Amino acid sequence: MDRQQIETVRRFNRTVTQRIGALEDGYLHRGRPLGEARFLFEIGPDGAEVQELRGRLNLDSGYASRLLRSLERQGLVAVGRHVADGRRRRVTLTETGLTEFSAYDGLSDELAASLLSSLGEAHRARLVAAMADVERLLRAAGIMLEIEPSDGADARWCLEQYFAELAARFEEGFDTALGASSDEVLVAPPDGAFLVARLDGAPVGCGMLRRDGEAIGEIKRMWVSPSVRGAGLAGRLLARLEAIAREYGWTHVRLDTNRALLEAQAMYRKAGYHAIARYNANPYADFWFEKAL
Amino acid sequence: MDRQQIETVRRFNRTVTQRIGALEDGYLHRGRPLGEARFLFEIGPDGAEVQELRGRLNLDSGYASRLLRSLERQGLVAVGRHVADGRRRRVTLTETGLTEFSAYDGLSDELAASLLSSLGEAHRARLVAAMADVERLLRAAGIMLEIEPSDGADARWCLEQYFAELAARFEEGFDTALGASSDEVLVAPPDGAFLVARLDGAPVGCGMLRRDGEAIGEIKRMWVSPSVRGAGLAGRLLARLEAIAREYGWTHVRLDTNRALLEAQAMYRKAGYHAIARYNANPYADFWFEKAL
DNA sequence: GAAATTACCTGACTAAAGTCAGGTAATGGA
DNA sequence: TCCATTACCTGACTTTAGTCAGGTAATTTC
Repeated sequence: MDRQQIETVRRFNRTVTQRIGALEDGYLHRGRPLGEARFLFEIGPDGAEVQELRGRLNLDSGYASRLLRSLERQGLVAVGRHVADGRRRRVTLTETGLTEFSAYDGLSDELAASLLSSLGEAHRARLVAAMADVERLLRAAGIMLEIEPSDGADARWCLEQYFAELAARFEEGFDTALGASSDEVLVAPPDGAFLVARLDGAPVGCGMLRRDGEAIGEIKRMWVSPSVRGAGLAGRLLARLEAIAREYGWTHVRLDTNRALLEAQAMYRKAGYHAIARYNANPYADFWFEKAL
Repeated sequence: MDRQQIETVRRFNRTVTQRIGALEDGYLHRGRPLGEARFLFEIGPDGAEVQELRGRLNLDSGYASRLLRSLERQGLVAVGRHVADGRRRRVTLTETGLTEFSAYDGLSDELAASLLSSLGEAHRARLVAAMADVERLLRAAGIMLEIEPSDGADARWCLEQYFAELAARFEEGFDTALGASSDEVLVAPPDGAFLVARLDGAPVGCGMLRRDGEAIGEIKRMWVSPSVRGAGLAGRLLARLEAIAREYGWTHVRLDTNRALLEAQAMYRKAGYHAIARYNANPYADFWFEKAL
């Protein structure tokens, strides 16, 4: 990695933690210890499960319990049973707790506004745009790809999203029975692989490779969640699937796509794919691409 | 302020503190309490004065002293007298301390690299560029402008930088005796004002307004430190000086500039100034501008 | 040259953050 | 049905962070 890039990132880290940290110290306490304040804020107006909060804030179970007890004593939260599982507990904010939450919410707004306040309009817009970029790409950088069974819960969830999107975008609609033949449902090494992309544990994309001839692979089911689009995840999935095909010793990968998926076509071309003749009977395919590995 | 902008800033704060914070926790401890680690890192290979460290890390003097003692016990730092002032103390890293510092330095690099590692080259470059933007503009947003005596230490320091830069940039060089007539040395309300721009207490720019006729002000000595250029500070200084002139009830402001200062000319035009005829005898002036308030 | 100020130090605190071992009740798999 | 696991709780800690009141020696101010 470039030395200059690393310097920039380090300067960024330094400046940002300094500036934002200083402001947060000034603002977000409201006389309460930081731990309690964060816990309260994290519960949010919709409530949350203790387990979830512990995970999000990375707390020891004893510590979390104590924080909860303290907030309860202050009359800010109410703890109830989980509907389905009697061991788990659901925390919700009381009336008072909601008021406190709103106060924190307002302070967060003020904090954000104060960061921008001294800049002129043009520079403010630039800062906000750059922040949006950083945020999006930083999230993207946290996405991990992993090979998983294609019938796992998250894999199936991704496929559902994928098919729903096809149905919405194809002019002709999309019928799973026609477009997703059952012989593809289970792919596994060494005849293919199903990749799931996760951000903080939650699936945000997928892609699949399956053998389609002696030394040829087919790439299918490439899907990227709208929440992380525009940050290169599709490219990463594609590159990883190609790498896997290469490991298997395959010489080519090919894929088909629908005319409605314009960005996808552009991406395939950019990744070195070229158009070939129809090689399958997929009724939804309008274009066919291939790449030598 | 725009609701959307505030949302973006809040999302940015959240994502950044989460991602970077999580990584820093993982990395930057080396088994040591965070306070000690930060203190050690802040001392740096060149050493530092205790006072300075206390200021930078915002520590209570007792606390700082204790941290210092602890690092000393661990054989990481040596504390010596200040050359000129026997009350102050200078801290330097020992051999061992330097090794530790390098370890932290290396970890910081790794941390930065790990942020980028999973992105492709193009997106990585975009992230780094956006980070540089955020960093620059966030620093700029922390700059405060204040009216100060034009013979104060920081004001004089700024002017020195300003004159040195003129000398370097003017084709014909710059002679303070010719270019900076002594009658301008002291400006104060209600006949003018000297603005100093500070970032974290350190001066990074200046600008001056002085009466030059019944209801006319002249703007002079606009200087912005190279460390904060490109973030709109000059525009802010100019706008503030105009606002002051308006408060005084003046109707016009004017200024002169040298042909070598191209960005300055562009900025004046953008701020609504138009060229007028020569109005003074400044031997270094090539253009004269005016703006009605 | 005395008095005030400054830079740092020490001891005695407190509050907050975090850890650990051992509980109880609910749940789920063999 | 029993036994392991899970989700949470409690009590008894330790560590870290931070504050405060008073010191001492060097320096500055009047």
